[in-house]
Amino acid sequence: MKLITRETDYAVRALMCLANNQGMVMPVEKIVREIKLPHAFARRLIQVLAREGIVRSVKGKNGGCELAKNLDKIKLVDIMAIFQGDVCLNECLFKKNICPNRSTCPLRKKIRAIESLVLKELRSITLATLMH
Amino acid sequence: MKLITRETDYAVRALMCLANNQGMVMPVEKIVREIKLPHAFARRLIQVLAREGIVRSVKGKNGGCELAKNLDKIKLVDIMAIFQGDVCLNECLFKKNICPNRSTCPLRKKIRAIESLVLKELRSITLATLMH
DNA sequence: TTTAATGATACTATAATTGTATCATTTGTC
DNA sequence: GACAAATGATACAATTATAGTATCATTAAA
Repeated sequence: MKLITRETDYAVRALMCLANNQGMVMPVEKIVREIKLPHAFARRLIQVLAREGIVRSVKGKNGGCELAKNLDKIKLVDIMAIFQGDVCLNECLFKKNICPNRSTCPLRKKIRAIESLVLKELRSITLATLMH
Repeated sequence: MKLITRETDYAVRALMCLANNQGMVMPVEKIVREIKLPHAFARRLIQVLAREGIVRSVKGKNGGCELAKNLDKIKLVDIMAIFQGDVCLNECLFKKNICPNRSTCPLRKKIRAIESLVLKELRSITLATLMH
């Protein structure tokens, strides 16, 4: 059971790497050298972050990317949303024809409560807190 | 992202069904009629619960199964462990060659803290609390 | 013009989850 | 004893999610 997937994990590490080099435009090539992860995978991942406005990218020679926002404006929960969809711990219960009494289901209520807790914690984590 | 899989979900519902009929030995056939889920899947699922000592099964005609323990002794977290393995929200970070500084990784630390929270909540949920 | 970068996107591989099927065994009942 | 109705064990198949690769187009500095 994973709260964050490897894609999110990698993305966060890449962002931390950029945070360590603020002011510089860093090519993916360099990021890959600093944090160990598959090159092609990193490429795609950074492209997504760029599309989502988390990083700003510069094309062409001497190009690369840099953080597009302040460290405290980049939330873990947003990165998770990009790569894993919304944090929703009880999605399976929403599928049709499974739960005959969805609105009153006690199991679902409990999971929901836990979900709220987790979300509250996740929302407090930003790149800034991760860089301490 | 799922905290509990459908298998766990089904299992819990089946157990709640048994809880509603305590004292009776219920065949899987009957459980399936009460809660909507695939018959063959239910069969296997109950077999696992029997093997794990959560339910007691009776073979032969008029056989079936019943809860093997008190409602407050059957914990959600144990059912999860049976079908999903231990609750561990940061397993992906433990894979080799991903994190160069595993012991100090701030992301992992945060996830760990959330994991503790979730575990604490999960441990408090038993069949008894689910039946209110 | 060349080179080093990103953009877009399609594809493959692997693993986990979900679901099915079959044959053997047990036990109550006629 | 034969039959019927149940579980036990277990192998298999289908589907979905995750992880990872590859390719071609575009951009911009040197």
